Amino acid sequence: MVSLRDVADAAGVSIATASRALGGKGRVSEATTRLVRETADRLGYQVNALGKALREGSDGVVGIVVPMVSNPFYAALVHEFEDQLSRLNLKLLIADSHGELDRELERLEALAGRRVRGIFAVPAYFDRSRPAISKIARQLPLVQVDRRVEDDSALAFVGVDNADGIGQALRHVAEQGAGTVVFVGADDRTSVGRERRRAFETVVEQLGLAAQEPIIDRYLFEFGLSAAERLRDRPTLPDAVIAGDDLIATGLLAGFARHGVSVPGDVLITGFDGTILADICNPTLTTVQQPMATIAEAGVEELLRKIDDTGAAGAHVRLPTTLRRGDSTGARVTSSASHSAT
Amino acid sequence: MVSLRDVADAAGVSIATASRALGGKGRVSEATTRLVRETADRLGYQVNALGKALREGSDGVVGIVVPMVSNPFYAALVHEFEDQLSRLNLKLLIADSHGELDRELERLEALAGRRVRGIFAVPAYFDRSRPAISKIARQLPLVQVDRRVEDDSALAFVGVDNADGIGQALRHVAEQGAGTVVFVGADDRTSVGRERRRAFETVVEQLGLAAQEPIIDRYLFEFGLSAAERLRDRPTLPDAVIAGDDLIATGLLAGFARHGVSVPGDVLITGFDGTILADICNPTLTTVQQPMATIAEAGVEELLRKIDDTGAAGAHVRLPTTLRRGDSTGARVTSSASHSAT
DNA sequence: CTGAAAGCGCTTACAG
DNA sequence: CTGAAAGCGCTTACAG
Repeated sequence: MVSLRDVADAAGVSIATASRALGGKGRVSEATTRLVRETADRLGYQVNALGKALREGSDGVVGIVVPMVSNPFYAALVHEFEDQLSRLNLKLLIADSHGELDRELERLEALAGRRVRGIFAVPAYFDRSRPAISKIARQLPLVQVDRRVEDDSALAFVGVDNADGIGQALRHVAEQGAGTVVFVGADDRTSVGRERRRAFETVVEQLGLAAQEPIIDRYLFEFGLSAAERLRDRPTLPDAVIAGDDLIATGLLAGFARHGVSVPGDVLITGFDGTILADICNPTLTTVQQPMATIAEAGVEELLRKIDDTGAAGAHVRLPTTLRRGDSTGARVTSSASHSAT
Repeated sequence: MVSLRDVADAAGVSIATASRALGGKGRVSEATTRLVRETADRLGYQVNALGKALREGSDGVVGIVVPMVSNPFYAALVHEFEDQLSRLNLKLLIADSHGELDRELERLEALAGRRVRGIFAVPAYFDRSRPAISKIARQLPLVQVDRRVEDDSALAFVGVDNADGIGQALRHVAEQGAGTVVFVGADDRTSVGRERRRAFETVVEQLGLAAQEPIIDRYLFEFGLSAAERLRDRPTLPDAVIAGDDLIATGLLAGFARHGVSVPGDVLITGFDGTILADICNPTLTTVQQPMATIAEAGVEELLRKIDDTGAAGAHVRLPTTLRRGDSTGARVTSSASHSAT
């Protein structure tokens, strides 16, 4: 490929002048500038970002490590981050940890090794990810997103107020007349799993609701599907189920549909995240909406702050969620006549 | 950060020996190797990928430009690519063109500028993306994925046999008893839009089906929603609607549900892609399944071939689709008694 | 305004 | 087996 050397030679100037003319920095006569730029265009020159980065210490790349891009929530989040960063002329290097510890460490090190300007990370584990996250954070600017690790007061974090989100969902179903509720969510391996689960217990108590034994596993559609079955097999169905995320909620919806349990006729369901899935399922899903764009905005802002001032303390940003109403918590009348004749 | 220089100094060897010891290349005594490695570990040395890349001409990064990561199909595809590439120790730099021409060019140039080893691109336009794609393909290995540009015999391409996929969907609904069908898909701006639309016309003729006026726009859930309305307003509903992708299909499903049109009771629906959405909607969606993992595999293989042999001709790989049956084309009996009493 | 030179961090012939 | 040196492509003090 054509290098700066080629352009300089073709234009008959030094490589230093060529660099300055192209970069628009330093004093260069208008004539030379024009000449160099024309030559560069003619030769199809494109600056080698690698050389530039080596010289400058870093290129305009930022990394993000998510547990699973194919989860619609992370897909949407990555999309928003890409969008925010592109405005700052920054590129996004994306890595997928598959929610696995060793893969996560490997990805983080790869990113650090290429001296990205900073890293956004959604930790795979609340406890076991801590060493890796801390180690990398010591090397370069890092902001935790959505999930965090334990004892992270020194680390930056941007996410939502999960406790309040679960509270919104619970208060909503209570208003809809639910008295007995159940939590179907993820385990304690992630901060988000913990926070939502604990919040459920706390708020249930506050509101004086009755809670059935929770069903706990991972954030997967398939889990929701099987959870619906287990719920159906119980002596009595709860009035409402609060799902840990939209994937589980839509799984529950699909599972109930297969077994002739009507939603919201027989049971109400709420999700969490506010992904496109909530519109696609039938009935549409009432869900706790995360402000994806705002999360990305705040995340980028935090990272920029860390980049500017390496010693900056790690701020913890908790954004508010909003309840997005769907039909899954509609009036408790049967919508599908075939299941329970009115 | 600690550099190779630091490690060499601390170990009391030359930088060349340190490099060889760490890289495992060239003859180095076992003792020195151990010494250097221990020193590197102790100092927390991590090779600077930038310096290495500059020296070697490229680092292990491959780029991918998709129209929209948040589309579940592309999210899944990106996930598969990341997976395939990670086995080869390659990283994935992801860029989002938003389906816009200038953004696409900008992203492609950014990727080329940082001398990625190669690029996977899903062109935004069939015709207008051609100059950009061709230009970049002249600079480095490029493989078109899912969509292609016109006159691309010199460019590599990996995607599915869209014509056959639409054929599978049409034959299926015909078997289910559909006589009148309609296509609700995307416009001709993308190759995929063209191929699926044309195939629909061809196969309808072959099978002797009657086709209503198609409804054409973009691959969006919202479009499916509004298309359902337009369909309902027609004097007669078709027996089946063949959607251009899962997003449109689930939009149609949601739209019909809102207006009390029963699927598959009143009309059958098929999607295209085989995303997670097909399981999430209710009824579940019959869709033309794309072999995502195989596409990624074949794509990587093509790119590797191009990397090895720059002059290699651009192979066009068309993978087969399979019909994934859901309830949206189930027996044409009414599933929901409230809509049309049996 | 312009050029020669140094140096970012690394790897790999080239000598020894 | 090991080291000195060149060079990947670039930018930026430093002179002039």
